[in-house]
Amino acid sequence: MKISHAAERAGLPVKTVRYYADIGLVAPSDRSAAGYRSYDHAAIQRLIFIRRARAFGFGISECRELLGLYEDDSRSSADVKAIAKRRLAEIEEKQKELQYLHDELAHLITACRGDDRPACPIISGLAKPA
Amino acid sequence: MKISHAAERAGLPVKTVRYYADIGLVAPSDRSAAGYRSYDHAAIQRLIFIRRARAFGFGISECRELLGLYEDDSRSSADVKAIAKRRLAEIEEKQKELQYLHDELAHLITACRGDDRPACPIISGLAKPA
DNA sequence: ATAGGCTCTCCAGTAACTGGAAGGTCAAGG
DNA sequence: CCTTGACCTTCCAGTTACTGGAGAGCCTAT
Repeated sequence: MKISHAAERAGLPVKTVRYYADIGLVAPSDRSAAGYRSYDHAAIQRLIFIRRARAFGFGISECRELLGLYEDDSRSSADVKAIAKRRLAEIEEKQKELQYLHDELAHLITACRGDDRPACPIISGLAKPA
Repeated sequence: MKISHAAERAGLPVKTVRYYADIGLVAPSDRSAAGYRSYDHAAIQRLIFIRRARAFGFGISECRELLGLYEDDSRSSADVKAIAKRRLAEIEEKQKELQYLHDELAHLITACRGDDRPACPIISGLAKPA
């Protein structure tokens, strides 16, 4: 299967698939005589796996780690769980930050009359030292 | 005030202050004979403003826009409010995404026994096509 | 034969810095 | 006066995960 077909199956842009090949994340299963990348079923599975892991916010290096575990039939589920838990903790951290931001910004917006006068609590709120 | 002092006052790394000068976001108020950047009170206020705006997730170009409004004594608060509201909507969007991610990942983790056997719902969950 | 639609490689750019190298400046100490 | 060390300067490269484009090769159909 040529790259555009494989990319479509995996739900990824062609450029991205090529990029994954370049960085050695998912190598094509073969190359045609003309140098065209060729992807078999297993390679496409790997691409799908990566796409989903990326959607979960795993970075490329974490994907590499997970892909290794995915390919390794003798992996322990504990290894995977540890990585996933780390990620979950990061997500929760981000959620807290975002909540804080949301509340403070919403507060500023509420305090702002939004008319054509220059007085603006948002601006003065941002200018406060700490 | 020299750059390291100014950076400390503003709560930013020196490198970042220099970077902001390079991209024309916050210019130093002066240069010494030796070429050292010099920051006066107003310039430091601008740095603080930017730091806080960045912490709210405003991008550099939005910061530029806000800084323009900050400097403009005849701005309308409506302009600022519009930008802030846009940002708030983005934050809320991100919160939704993150919540979805969180739930799905948490679900996968709960389903995983986390022992030393290879069976792992996280891995198989990631390998699912769509 | 040529048109189109693929594919290839390589280069550059994105956002917002961060790190490092090579070198200039300045105040204090010996 | 010289040196040491802490600053400061510029410029270049790297980060993350791609994305866009140029220029060229390949393949199929009409």
